[in-house]
Amino acid sequence: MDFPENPNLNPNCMHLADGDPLSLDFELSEYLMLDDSTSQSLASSEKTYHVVDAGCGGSTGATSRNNNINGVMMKNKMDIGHRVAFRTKSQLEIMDDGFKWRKYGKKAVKNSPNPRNYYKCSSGGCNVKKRVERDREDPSYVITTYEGVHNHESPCVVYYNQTPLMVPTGWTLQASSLSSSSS
DNA sequence: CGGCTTTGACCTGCGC
DNA sequence: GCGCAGGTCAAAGCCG
Repeated sequence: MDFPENPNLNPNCMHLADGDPLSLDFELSEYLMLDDSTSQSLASSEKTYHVVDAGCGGSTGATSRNNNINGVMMKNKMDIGHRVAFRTKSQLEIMDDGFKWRKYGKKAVKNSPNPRNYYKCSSGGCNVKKRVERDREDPSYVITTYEGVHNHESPCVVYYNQTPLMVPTGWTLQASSLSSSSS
């Protein structure tokens, strides 16, 4: 992969503490939630989305425990057994949600000039998958589809008010106010 | 040396 | 039944 070298553009380094992911040239534009029928539509490139207002909180079956994608906290809405997709405006295809993913496939899809990438959660025993592809209508958007639910906590969630300087690449910061409410 | 990415081949499901 | 498209596997190569 040949992504820009600029660490500020690396979602791995995204800091929620900044309070504005948009400043990092990343825009969580829409949460797209798919039930069986719509996910099937997505899979067949007939993109019919259930667009969920980001303000209402989307969800990720993949991250239902922490609901933290690129530092954006979300509330539970869907969980086990559902597929969740969302579209983000980003130069980068890698949507680091705090979990560690291993790429296992890449496939050119019909009706799209952009290949689709397939990832699995690299944690042992976790069968969550995600697909990443660029929007064929607007290549500046990335469509990420999660499938399944993590059976483990995110290895990359830290509390920046506790460890403000110990944030290795690949760790996603979580607001302390939100994390404290979970205890 | 271990882990990850790449990439071609193979498998499976679906539509015609 | 056949062909196509999507999804997965696995070997090879690369990088830290």
